[in-house]
Amino acid sequence: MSGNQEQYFSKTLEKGLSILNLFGRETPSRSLTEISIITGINKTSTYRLVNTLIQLGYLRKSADKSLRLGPKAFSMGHECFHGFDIYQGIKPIIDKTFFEHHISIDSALIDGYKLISLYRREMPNLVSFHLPLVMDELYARAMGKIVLANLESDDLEHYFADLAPKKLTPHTLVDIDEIRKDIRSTRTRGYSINDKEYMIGVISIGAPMMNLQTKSVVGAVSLDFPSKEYSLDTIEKQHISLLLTLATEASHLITTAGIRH
Amino acid sequence: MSGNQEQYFSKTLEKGLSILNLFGRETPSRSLTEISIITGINKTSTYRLVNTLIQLGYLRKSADKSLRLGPKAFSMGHECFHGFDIYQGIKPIIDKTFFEHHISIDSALIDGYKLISLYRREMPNLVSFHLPLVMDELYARAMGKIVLANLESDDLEHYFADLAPKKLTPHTLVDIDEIRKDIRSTRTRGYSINDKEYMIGVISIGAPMMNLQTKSVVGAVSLDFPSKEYSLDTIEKQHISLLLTLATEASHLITTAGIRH
DNA sequence: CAATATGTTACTATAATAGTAATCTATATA
DNA sequence: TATATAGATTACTATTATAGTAACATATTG
Repeated sequence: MSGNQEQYFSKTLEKGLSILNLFGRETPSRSLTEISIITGINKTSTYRLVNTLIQLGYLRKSADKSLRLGPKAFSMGHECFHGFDIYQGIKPIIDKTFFEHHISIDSALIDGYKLISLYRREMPNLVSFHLPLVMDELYARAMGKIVLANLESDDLEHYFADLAPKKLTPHTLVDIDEIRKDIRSTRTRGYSINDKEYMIGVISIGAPMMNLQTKSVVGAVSLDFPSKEYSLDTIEKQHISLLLTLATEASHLITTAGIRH
Repeated sequence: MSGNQEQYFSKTLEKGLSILNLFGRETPSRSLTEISIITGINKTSTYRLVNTLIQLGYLRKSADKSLRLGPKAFSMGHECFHGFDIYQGIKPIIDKTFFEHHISIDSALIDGYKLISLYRREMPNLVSFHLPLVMDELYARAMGKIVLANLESDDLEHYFADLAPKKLTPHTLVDIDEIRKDIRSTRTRGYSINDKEYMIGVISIGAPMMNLQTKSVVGAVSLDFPSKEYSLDTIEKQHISLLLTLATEASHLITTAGIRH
């Protein structure tokens, strides 16, 4: 087995983490068999790994044997979240812009074909605009669109392969060809526009967070406006340069940190 | 190896997770050797596990080879935090009390000899009272005191064994005997008092979150008051029953969920 | 240019895991 | 009440992954 690259990769750890990753807000509870089937790990090994996670406090078992996250997962989650230096780094950048311009700002990182909310500041005029922390529906969001527009064509095709768009508002694009067209114009435009496509009262513009060395997109920032007070026209005239400045700052942070997709 | 209990425990997974747990807000960056020494895992195995975590995106390596948390750790942290059902369960309980009584409320879970902030609501009058999310200094906090008061005597001794109290305010107890005495009276009293011992302008009272079946303490809740507006006397006369009600509700939640320490 | 510290790779004995299959346990069904 | 079914747990080994030693490589420092 000499020169084997896989010698320095632990499959067991990979499996254990993949099990832990099956738990989250949308699926707080799972059964052993379920885990075994989803991960493709055979039942005994699944049992061993789950049992380990239970003993360490990452999972816990109810009376009916269903599994849930344990306190240790909660505290580790805490630390992994707040110990992530990009989060700590983008906070002051967004705070500064927020206090200077009084605009709602959002930022997110790519994880697979989802966006993970990184840090956000909201103006009170954007009432009840509580976005999910893990975002699907990239096609209907400013941050999602600009990410899609900057993806490698292979990745983009893979995204479209099993896409089933939902009509979230009357303005949501659900026709695949229309979405493709929108992505193309987003790419040439350099920033994305979400005109009430995700939520009725909200217009957003988005720009990419790029790793400037690898030229790959790793996330996005967006500015969000209440459509009652702002027209898309005004926004494009007055706020694009601010958006792009913010995106550039964030990209520098990302690049220095060496985050890649 | 028949009948071996340890057959269904994965040491590799334990080690991998212990490495991931070395990263957090206080120590965002570590070296390979450092990790190997702290965990007691030999260098090659550490290398293998770290390499695995890097490939999976949980860690990343800077140009100078120092290691930091990666985007995958951030997103998993997100999910582990928000997918924790106790967090989701205590939110409405605390929110309700907060809106009805207009008092700052905090809750936390035990992790080792630290408290992990679970959920909190703050009144604007408690300005700049931004508590840490992971709390040491149990001896100087209302939630810490009531947890200590409910610990098994072995655990409590273990806590005192390497305790080096810091004088955080002029009122902080730093003499071990005084702290022991305070813990004893807290135990008989049934709730804890923190009279400007952690922060100058803040008085808090705390009650335990208990697993009512195992009779073990798993966390605490506290009510926090600005000392300018409230005297300890008033607080004890008017808010203790609210505190205890809240703690009971939280304890039921914990017990139903089967959280144990 | 040594000297030192740290990270990476090669090699193999040993210990851990994977996988099969049997057994147990709870719940539903006849 | 017995029986069927699904899911969880345990027993048992062949196989394979990991631990550990030690050599090698690559900065970093004086």
